[in-house]
Amino acid sequence: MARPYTPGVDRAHPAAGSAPADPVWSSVRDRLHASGLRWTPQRRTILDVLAASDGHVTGAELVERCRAIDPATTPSTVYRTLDVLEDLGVVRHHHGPDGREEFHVLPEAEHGHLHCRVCGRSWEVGAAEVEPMLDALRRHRGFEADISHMALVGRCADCREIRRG
Amino acid sequence: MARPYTPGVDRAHPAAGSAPADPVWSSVRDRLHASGLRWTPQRRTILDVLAASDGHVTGAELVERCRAIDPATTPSTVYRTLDVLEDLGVVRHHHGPDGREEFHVLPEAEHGHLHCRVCGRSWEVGAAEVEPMLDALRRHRGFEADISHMALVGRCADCREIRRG
DNA sequence: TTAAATGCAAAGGGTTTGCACCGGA
DNA sequence: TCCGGTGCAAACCCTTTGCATTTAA
Repeated sequence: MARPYTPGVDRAHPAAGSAPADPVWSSVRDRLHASGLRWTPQRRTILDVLAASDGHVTGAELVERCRAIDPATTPSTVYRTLDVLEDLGVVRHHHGPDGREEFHVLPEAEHGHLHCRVCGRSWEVGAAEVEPMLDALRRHRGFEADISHMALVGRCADCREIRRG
Repeated sequence: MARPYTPGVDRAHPAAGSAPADPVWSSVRDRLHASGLRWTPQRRTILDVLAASDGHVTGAELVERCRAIDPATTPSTVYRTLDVLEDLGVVRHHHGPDGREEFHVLPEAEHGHLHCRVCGRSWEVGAAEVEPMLDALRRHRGFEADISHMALVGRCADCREIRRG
């Protein structure tokens, strides 16, 4: 049952946005300041890593990758910063198939996730693709689902193919 | 950020099925035997609790509730049994909004879950309600999503109303 | 009889917390 | 200067594992 799993995403539609020229964090710094909070080297490291991770990392991984840049990084700082960033609306998290928190910087477009139970790969799903369902939930129940937190587990095309073959 | 949360479900359509007359576990016992596995008092307790929990409990809660019946219950037995039951297809788990495993006995009809981020309540969503989306995912990507593992987080009708008011 | 299941106790992994010190603004 | 952040270390919680013992079949 212990299924090997590492986050990371095969972007559904490759060149969706491409990296912005200006540093990801410049606006974040401003937002922090606007809230009376501070811009620190540690926070910069964390944001750099988040941005470089194609936006998908578990908390533990984030700690590890930050350590690669700054060996002095500590978990508490990372997790506390993630809390702050989430409050600011800069990042979001959902729970991977193994239940661990998985973070991503808020993308241009909101998206959910598909996780293949068999091969462990994952994909993004655009809002458009799930909008009909979200709409139905909204209409029938008044429930406003949060796409960014959505993670569907199942079997991907390849793995379904293999079992079939 | 630490959000108070206790699983438990407001069934969407109240009297959907009503409890079966025969003990939930009689067929399970047979299935265990059929696989060369054993029917034990502990397993019976666990199944009774699962069935009495409206089918939704975290692992930790299950342990606790089993202890109420049999104080000698140990976590290892509970978790190991859950693994077995999941392999047998008797129970399923998904991850609640806080990432903990949440188990339910496989219902007559597969269903997913809605969790309100604000009030913490949750609801079941029938397959029908999400079928259009699943269908779209299947067609566009070949991805077969597992409804039983689906848990959408968002804001329920009541809580949206409050914020609005 | 004998493999499966249990109980115990300890480890494990990710995440959180308390507290003294540090350092952006 | 001063409050927000950091680092450390320990605590926490849920879950898993190893191993000797029990027990269903």
